[in-house]
Amino acid sequence: MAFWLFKSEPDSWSWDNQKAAGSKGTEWTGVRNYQARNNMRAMKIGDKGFFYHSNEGLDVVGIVEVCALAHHDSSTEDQRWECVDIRAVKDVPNPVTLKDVKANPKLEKMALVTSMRLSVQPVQPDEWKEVCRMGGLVPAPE
DNA sequence: GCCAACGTTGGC
DNA sequence: GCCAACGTTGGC
Repeated sequence: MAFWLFKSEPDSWSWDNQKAAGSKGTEWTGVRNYQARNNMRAMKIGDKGFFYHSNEGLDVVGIVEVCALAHHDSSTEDQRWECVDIRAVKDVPNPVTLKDVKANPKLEKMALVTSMRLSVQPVQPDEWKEVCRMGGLVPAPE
């Protein structure tokens, strides 16, 4: 079981959109970055992730689960790009802001801080627990 | 809206 | 294979 973080601009795809997509989930299309793609290739069914709002909100607002392994991204003809499917699992009761993350010494190595522009990131188990704790999710979902 | 960071492209 | 130009991301 691994943990991840998915960034999305709420203007184009928000947490509400993700929840509305239901338990079938949706393709996480549009990633055009090799590192992010490779992270998706490494995902397994049942892996959990944070849903993060970038540009607006700047906070972790939800928990998602990988429900399909990496496959070709249907939003492009380019065979290089792949994506997984994810579905909403639950809300984070108290959204954890980027500011909160930056202010927490335990999270200073988090990719959200160190690799600001990476849109699909790995999350370490201890970071997962800490962000869940801050968000009011105790115990942390696994 | 600005701009820094950084990934990608393309000429050489 | 280098590196300048360019485009995009994303915090502020």
